[in-house]
Formats: sequence, C-alpha cells, structure tokens
Amino acid sequence: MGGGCLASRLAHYAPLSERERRSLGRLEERERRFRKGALIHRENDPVRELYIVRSGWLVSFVYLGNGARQIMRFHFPGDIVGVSSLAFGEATDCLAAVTDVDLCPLDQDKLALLFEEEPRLAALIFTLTLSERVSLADRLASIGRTAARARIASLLCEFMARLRVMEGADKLEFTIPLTQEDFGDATGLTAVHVNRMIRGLVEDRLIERHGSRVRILDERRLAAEGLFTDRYANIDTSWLPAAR
Amino acid sequence: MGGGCLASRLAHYAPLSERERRSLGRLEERERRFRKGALIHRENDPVRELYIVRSGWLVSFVYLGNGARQIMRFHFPGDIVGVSSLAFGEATDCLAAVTDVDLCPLDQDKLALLFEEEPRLAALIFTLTLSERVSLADRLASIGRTAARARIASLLCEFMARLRVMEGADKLEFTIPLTQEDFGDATGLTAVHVNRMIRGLVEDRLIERHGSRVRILDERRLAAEGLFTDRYANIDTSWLPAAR
DNA sequence: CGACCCCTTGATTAGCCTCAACAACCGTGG
DNA sequence: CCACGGTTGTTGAGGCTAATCAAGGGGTCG
Repeated sequence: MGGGCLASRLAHYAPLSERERRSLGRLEERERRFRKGALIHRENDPVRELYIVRSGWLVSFVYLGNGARQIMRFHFPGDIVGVSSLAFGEATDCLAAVTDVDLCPLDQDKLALLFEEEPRLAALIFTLTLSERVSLADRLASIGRTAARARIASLLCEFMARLRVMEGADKLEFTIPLTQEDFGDATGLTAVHVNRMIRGLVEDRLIERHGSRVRILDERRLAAEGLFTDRYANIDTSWLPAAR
Repeated sequence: MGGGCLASRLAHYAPLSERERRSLGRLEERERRFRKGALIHRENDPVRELYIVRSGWLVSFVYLGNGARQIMRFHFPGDIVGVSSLAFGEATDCLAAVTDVDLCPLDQDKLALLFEEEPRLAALIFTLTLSERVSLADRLASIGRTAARARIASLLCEFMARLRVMEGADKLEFTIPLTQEDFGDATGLTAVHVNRMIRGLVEDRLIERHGSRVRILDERRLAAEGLFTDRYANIDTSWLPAAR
C-alpha cells in the first residue's frame, strides 16, 4: 500500500481527483515504525499529530481508576488514529502497538490545511470518523445489552467486516494477534470467561481456531448471535461537497 | 437562545467572526417542535437533515434483536443531533423527544456548503463531534468495566457537566426528566437495579432527590465513585484553521 | 533449563437479573 | 371532584451469569 494508504482507504468510499490524491500523498511523507507491544502514547500525553496506519494492528484503551482496562478500539491499516486528541490537545486514551506497525505521522496543522484547501476530503474524513463513532455505539450496545457469548461473536464479526474493506470481500480466515485478555478488555469480560465463550463457539462449529488463526465457519449464525450489523461495507458520500 | 443557538454553543469554545455568525444564523432559519415522547425518526429511516437542539431533552437509542434497548446518548440544547446519519444516508439510531423540544432542521447540503465556505467552522463542528465520540468512549468504559453504582454516579456527573456548559458553572440542582428504565437502558442495567443504586446514593448522602429534581450533595465523591472525567469544560481549538 | 506468558479447567462466590406484588403518582374522563 | 387505568417507583425472594480464586499445562524466549 505504498504511496498513500489513506488515499487508497478513502478511494474505497469515493473517487478521488488527481489533485486530491496529491494532497493526501503529501500527508504521508514520513514514516515511523514501532515494535510489537510498544506504547505510542499515554492518556493525557500532549499530542500534536495523528497517525495513519500503514501496517499492523494497534489498540487504544484507557485504564480506569479501579485498575481495570477498557479497550476502545483496534486499529487496522488505513485507519486514522489519534483523531480524538484533536479535540483536547492531549491524548484521551493510551495507544499501543499490538504487532509491529508502520505509521505515518501527520501534524494537526496539516489537517487544518486540508480543511482549508480540500473541503471535500475534510468532509470525507469527517464522515469516516462518524462511521467510527457509530461502530463505537454498536459496541456500547453489545456490551450494555448482550450476553458474553454475543459480545465475542460480535467482536469477531467486526474484525472480519473491517479487515475485508482493505483486504477483499471473500476473506473467511484471518490471524487475530490478541490474547484472550485483550478480548476481555474489549468486551467487558474476564479472560477466563472469554475462554469459555470462544470454546463454546468452536464447539458449536461457528468458528475454527488454530492458535491465533481463526476461520469463520458459519458467518450468518455468528452475526445473528452477535446481533451484528455491518457498518463498514458502505458509507454514504452523496452529501459531500464537489471535488476541487 | 434565539437567533442561533448553534452559534452560542460554538462561541463557548472559540470566538466567532461576524461573518461566521451570519453563516451559522442561516443554518437555523426554520424551526420544528415535537411533543414529549414523539419519535422523530427510526433506525434505518432515510434522513437528509440534521437537527440543532434549541430546547428540551432528546434521546437516541437502538433496539437490539433481543428486544433490549440501548440508549446511546441524551441530547441537550446546543447539541447537533443526527450527525452520524451523514455517514450512511439513513438513521443509525432512533431519535425521540424526552420532553417537548424545539429543533432547527438543517439540510445536509447546507453542511456541505459550510465545509466549502467556512473551513474553520467545519473544523470546529468536527472537533465537537470528536468530543462526543470521546464521551461515548467514556460511557463504554463505564459500562464495560465498572459496577452498577459507579455507572449511575458517572451518568449523573455527565449530565451535570454537560448542562453546565450551557447553563452556568454553579449549577448543583437540576431536573432529570427520565425514568429509571431510561437510566437502565443508558447504563446497561435493569430499572429495578437502577432504583436500588439511586437509593444507595441518596442514603449515603451523595445526592438528594425529590421526584425528578436532583441535587448533588457531594460532587467530588460522586465523580470519584463514577470514575468520571469531565470532557466538557474545555476543548482545544488551537489547531483550527484561521477564520475567514 | 527455568521463567514467564497464555490458555484451560474446576469450584465457589457475588452482583445483577427475574419475577412478583404493591404503593405512589399522573393524566383522563366521567 | 373523584374514579380509573396506566405508568413509574419500591421492595423482597430467588436464580443465573459472569467474576473470582486456584491450579496445572503448553509454548516461547532468554
């Protein structure tokens, strides 16, 4: 995904003009690499840049005053991370590398420039963060109002739906580089209970698992159990202003 | 709050130019009133407009396949609602009036125009929706990783913090026009358990309650128990592009 | 080889849900 | 003005889901 993985992500949703591609390309000039497990920033760290994910998995999370951890979101290639820090000038959550990752740092100033010079791209990025908010809302509903097994099913479905946007629609098997504790911190469960739920899904032949390799056997049933609605396949770009 | 309650909300965060105020004023020309309990739109309804809340309380929520309801957010005067529908062309949640409300409908096209002509305002609105995403994330952590009593405490703190932005910082007593079932649907609890928790808070003299009138007796302790961090007092606008 | 992390499984506990009944309140119509 | 039904709040008893506690196994890395 060289030469603009943000561009290729955005192009999934709306055709881009040559000029827009060039503008986006300029955002991704630098590149930074982090090792698996690296902590990129902590909550409340001052932050003056965003990152575009080029490769690898990231996770953002908070530690609560009671010592517990809540994972907000996993970030995949093509995602923009650290956006919410814009609103506060400091990180609202911790950001860590789940695997080795390549990131393109992107100054907040450059985003401001994009708002001035490329309103259509700004609106598109705005739309993208809206769809992330919706999926956060879906997770809220999942955690707030569904049982443990459904939460796991739903999380698996989300991974699949999101990875497909960048990697192709026929994907049924993928590597999830997470511990069961990570699953728990994302779904509001303990690692022990996550383990039992996953084994249940395997036993009922909804999924197969070999180490961190997961294959979906019955996608329909998995989505039904997780009460999952796919928010990633399409987003609406018809409202966007015209390209410049 | 006549003549632009969006303008007065935004002015809380950043000074606005005359030109910007006029632009915003044009967004709020019309006004629509809904009765308490009215359903403004359902999930999946096609939606071509946003609303700026002028007065009253709104609630957005989803019904899950298992019959349960999850409340995503309560909306107060100065809020912009229905924004996430932008990303999908249809409503991602149901929107209902908790009290009688006045709304200013706002065509999506007009927002597109704002992106083209007032990049600074667009960026400011963008920032505002980011801060909403952060508070959604806070609620996720609250529901995912804290006990029932903490969730209620945190929700009360959030109401107070948000109402203060528009109504003044010294406010300690306010009317919450919600049923205990609403509290439950927002926090992932049953109405019965909400009742017990609220009574616990009253008994421990953290709050006082007479009908729907609530007074905070020990704000510090309430925030501590709810693991609440105030995201509403300030947002960072230093990254915004210059005014036109 | 040992240390550590992660997964797995069992036994017990506890927090919250469910069910049920009743009281208080509210708006409505007689 | 009161009677009424419906909604909301309150309280108790019992049950179930998921947490906690605990112990062992497998894999990996130094």
